[in-house]
Amino acid sequence: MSLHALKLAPQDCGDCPIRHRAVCARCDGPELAKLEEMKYYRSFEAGQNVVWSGDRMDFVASVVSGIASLTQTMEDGRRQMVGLLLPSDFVGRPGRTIAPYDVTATTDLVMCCFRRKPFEEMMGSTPHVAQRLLEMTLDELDAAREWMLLLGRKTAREKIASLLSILARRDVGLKAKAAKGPISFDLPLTREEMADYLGLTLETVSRQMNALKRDGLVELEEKRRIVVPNFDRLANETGDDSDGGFLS
Amino acid sequence: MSLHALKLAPQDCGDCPIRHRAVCARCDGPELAKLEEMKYYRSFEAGQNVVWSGDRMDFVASVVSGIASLTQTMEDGRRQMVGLLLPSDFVGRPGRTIAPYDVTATTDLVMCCFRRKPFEEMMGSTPHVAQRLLEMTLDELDAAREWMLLLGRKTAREKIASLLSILARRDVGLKAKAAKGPISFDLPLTREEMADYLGLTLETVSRQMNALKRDGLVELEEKRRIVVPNFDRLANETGDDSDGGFLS
DNA sequence: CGATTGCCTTGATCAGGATCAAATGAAAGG
DNA sequence: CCTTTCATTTGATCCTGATCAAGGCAATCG
Repeated sequence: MSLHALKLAPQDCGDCPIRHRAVCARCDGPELAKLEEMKYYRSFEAGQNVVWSGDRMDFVASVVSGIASLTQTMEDGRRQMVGLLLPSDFVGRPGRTIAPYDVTATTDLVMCCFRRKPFEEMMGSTPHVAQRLLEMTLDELDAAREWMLLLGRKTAREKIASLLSILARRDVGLKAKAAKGPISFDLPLTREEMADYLGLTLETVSRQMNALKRDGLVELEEKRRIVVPNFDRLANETGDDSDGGFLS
Repeated sequence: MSLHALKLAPQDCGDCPIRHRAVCARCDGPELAKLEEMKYYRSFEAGQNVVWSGDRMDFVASVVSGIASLTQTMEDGRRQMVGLLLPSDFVGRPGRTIAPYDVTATTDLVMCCFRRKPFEEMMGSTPHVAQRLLEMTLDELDAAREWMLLLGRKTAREKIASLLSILARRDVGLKAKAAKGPISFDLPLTREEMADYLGLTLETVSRQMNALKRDGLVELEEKRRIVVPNFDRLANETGDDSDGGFLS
């Protein structure tokens, strides 16, 4: 089961320019009008910080384009990524003013923001939004739990294979898991970010990437350009059940 | 920051016999009456399975007493606990019929159940419940992310210290972190369950428990009876920030 | 009462990743 | 063009926690 790919499926608004519609269960109606009025955009460039853990955070937002990551850091510098936000994902929680982790733009990033207070009020009066948000949060919780299995029990090789599967599946169009041809995509993460995602060191990530390459499971043309010739064969290395997960 | 303890705080109904009030933002009103009519209880004894991953699950429930655990298992038997449910915690998700992980009674357990369909309908008409559920889910997500940091980056010793801190803090009454005296409590988990929680083997758990004992951070009188003479000293071993976390 | 079972401890050894260190390569800038 | 910088690779070594294997200790049961 993928960590993030599935989240997009139910409400993905495709080319719709108003990606924040993802927060609304229906892409029209009066609540959308209210959201329209409230929204404003913020852009960040790759590497830039959005908020620090402990900062006051007076807005909630959804990702329009690019990738953001949530990370937790220990005093001595050990770091663990705890969330990877793709377009249409949501950050920030109603009812909490202090950010519990760092939010960073991993690639160039555009977010669609709403000030928290009015957003909360709107939520109170429009049950659709609260319900949609609940759904999204439950999906994220499931993803987090899958991730916990990865962190706690998988080998380095399985971790890498899992991450690559997730990214490959996402790039191929979500449910087209029947896609039999080769899949190619650009890695949006550095080796270090991959390491933070997987609970490894960057050296181990590098070594295992090359091991997968040696074994013919992926091709690495340009360090960040990945080709997966046979998705199922890669998926076999993840340690996950073969079926690929199920929902609803 | 504790993983589970904090979840109880905002809505803990104390001695209230109707613990499932935790799902309702207000412990009265018409929605409670509806919940009252719908509820039914189920009991399990320690070790008994509640649902298997992949099973159809036609109910949602909240824990009345005892402890339940959520675990994920790989084909080869590697297991990772991904949730520990304490009284007033909620299981099951509206809109999903298939259980994504095993639910097991860790101790004797009583759950207050609601059939899923009517519960969902009720949720649609009573925004309070949806909102309360959203809050609880967000708390659980935060807990899961803290847990990810533990699994991905902490040493065995830090992991054990973290778990014991969580349990100690819970038993002492949640926010009474100023409790300066010794704290004592019964471990609700076997060494193996602790290992599954922490992403370790039971041998390592055993060794590190005894290491903490040797270092005077905990006393082990009866294998399952823990005394923490100085909570702050234990908390220093967790690798977490000293302050103990913050909310809202 | 001895035998069984479940849970925990302890010891010896091994190995998967971490760590430390250096080299490579590519892109950006002066 | 040379230098700098950043991401990545590669190598050598170390160490934490896993693995394999006994043994201890209560509680339960025949």
